[in-house]
Amino acid sequence: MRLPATTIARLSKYRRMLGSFNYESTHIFSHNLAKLLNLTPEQVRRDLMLIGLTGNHRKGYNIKELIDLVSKTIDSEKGHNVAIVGMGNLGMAVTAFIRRAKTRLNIVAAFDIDSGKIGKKVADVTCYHVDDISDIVRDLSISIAVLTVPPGEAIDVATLLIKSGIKGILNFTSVHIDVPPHVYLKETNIITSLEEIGFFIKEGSSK
Amino acid sequence: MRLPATTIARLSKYRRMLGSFNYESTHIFSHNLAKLLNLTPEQVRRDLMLIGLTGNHRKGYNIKELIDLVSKTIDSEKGHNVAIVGMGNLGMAVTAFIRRAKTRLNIVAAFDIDSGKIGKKVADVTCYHVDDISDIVRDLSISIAVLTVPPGEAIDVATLLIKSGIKGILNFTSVHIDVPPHVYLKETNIITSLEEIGFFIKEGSSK
DNA sequence: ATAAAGTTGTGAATAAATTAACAAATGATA
DNA sequence: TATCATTTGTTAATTTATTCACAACTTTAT
Repeated sequence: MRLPATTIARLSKYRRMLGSFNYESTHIFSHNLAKLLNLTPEQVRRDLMLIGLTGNHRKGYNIKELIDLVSKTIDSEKGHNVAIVGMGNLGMAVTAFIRRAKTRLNIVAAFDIDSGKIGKKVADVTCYHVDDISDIVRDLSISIAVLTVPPGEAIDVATLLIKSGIKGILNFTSVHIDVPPHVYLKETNIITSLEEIGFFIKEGSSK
Repeated sequence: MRLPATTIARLSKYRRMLGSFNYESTHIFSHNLAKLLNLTPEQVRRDLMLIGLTGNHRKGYNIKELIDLVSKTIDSEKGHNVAIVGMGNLGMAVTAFIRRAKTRLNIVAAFDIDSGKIGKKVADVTCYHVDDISDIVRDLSISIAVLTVPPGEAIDVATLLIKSGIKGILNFTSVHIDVPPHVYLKETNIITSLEEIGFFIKEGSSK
C-alpha cells in the first residue's frame, strides 16, 4: 500500500492516543480524534479512508477496529529488531522510550566504544563494541539503527551500518549522513528544531 | 520576514554545515551545498533568494555572507534563554547538544522534581524545582522550554510553562500537548519516527 | 413512518512545497 | 575581444498536502 509519510506519522499517533487513553465509548468521531491531536477532522477521515477503515455515520469509528487496522497497515508481521548505536545519555533515553511504548520494535542490541559498557547490559540491553556491528546486525537481523553517537563518529558508524545491511536509520546526531536509496533515513535535528522555534517566536508570530 | 518553516529548517542546516566544515574556498555553489545535505540545488537557491542573498554567477555564494545573512535572518538580536524541563538522561543529552553547537541559545535553567538535583548544578546548569517554573521563567526571561519530563507529567508541566508566558516548546515526550496560538510548538516524536521507518522499510520501499 | 440532527466518505478546490526550465550574468579561455 | 561553459535568479509547471463542501447515510425523536 502506497501511503504518504505524513499519513503514516499521523496513523502512529492515532493508535498511540487511542491505545493509551481510556475511552468511555467503543467509538470515536473524527472531530474528537482530531481535537486530541490538533488536526482537522478532514485529515483524520482522509487518513482512515486511505487505509480502508470505514466508520459508522452516526457513531463514528470503532476504536478497536481503528487500532487493529492501523497496526495491520504500519507494523511489519514480525516486528523490527532495533539497535541503539551510542549508549550515552541519549541512547539510554531512547531505549527507555521504546520500552515504555509498547510497540513492535524490539531493542536487541546496543553498541558503544566504552570498554566499561561492552559485554554488559546497559539499561537492560546487551552492549557490543561498535567494531562488531557487521556481525551482530547480521546475526540478530537488526533492521533499524538509532544513531546516538557523538558527532565525530557519526559518519563512520553510519557507513558501517549501511554496509552491514541496515534498512532504516533514525539519526539523532547533528551530523548530516548520506544514505543509499534502499536505506530509509529519518533525522531528528535538535538544534535545527530549536532554531526554528527561535525564529518563529522572535516577533510574536506563531506557526 | 515571512518564511516557511521548511526554509528556516534548511537555513539552519546550511549555516551549521558551512560553519563546521573547513572549506578550501570562500565560495560554494548551490549544487555543492545541496549535495552535502541531500537537497536539490533549486531548493538551496530558492531559500537563499528568499532571504535576499545574491550569489556570483561564476563563483557561487560567498560562505561568510551566507552564514551572516542566515544568522541575521533566523537569530534573534539577543539570543534566546532556554530551560530544560526534566533533567533525566534526555535532558542532559539535549543540554550537551546545545552546548556543543555554538548557537544563540543560552541554557539558563533546568527543572526537575528530584530533590537530589534541586539547588545543584546538573550538567553545569542550575536545577530548580518544577514548582518554581513561573518565577524562574519570568526572572530569567526564558522564552523556550525543552520538555523532557516523563509522560505522566507532560501535560501539567506544559500547562505551567504556558501560564508562565513561555513562547516556544520543544516537546520530546510521547504525549501530545496542546498550546495556544501564541506559543510555537515543535514535536519530536521518537516512537512515531521509528514506526514511520518501520513502515517504509517493510517491503523494500524507500522514501 | 417521517423528519431532524449530525456524521462519514470523497471529489473538487486550494494552498504549500518542490522541481523544471531558461534568460541573464560572469569569469575563463582562445 | 569574442566565444564558451557554467551558474545564478526567477517565473512557470508540477506535485504533494490540506481544506472545502456536500451527497449519502444512520440513528434518534416525533
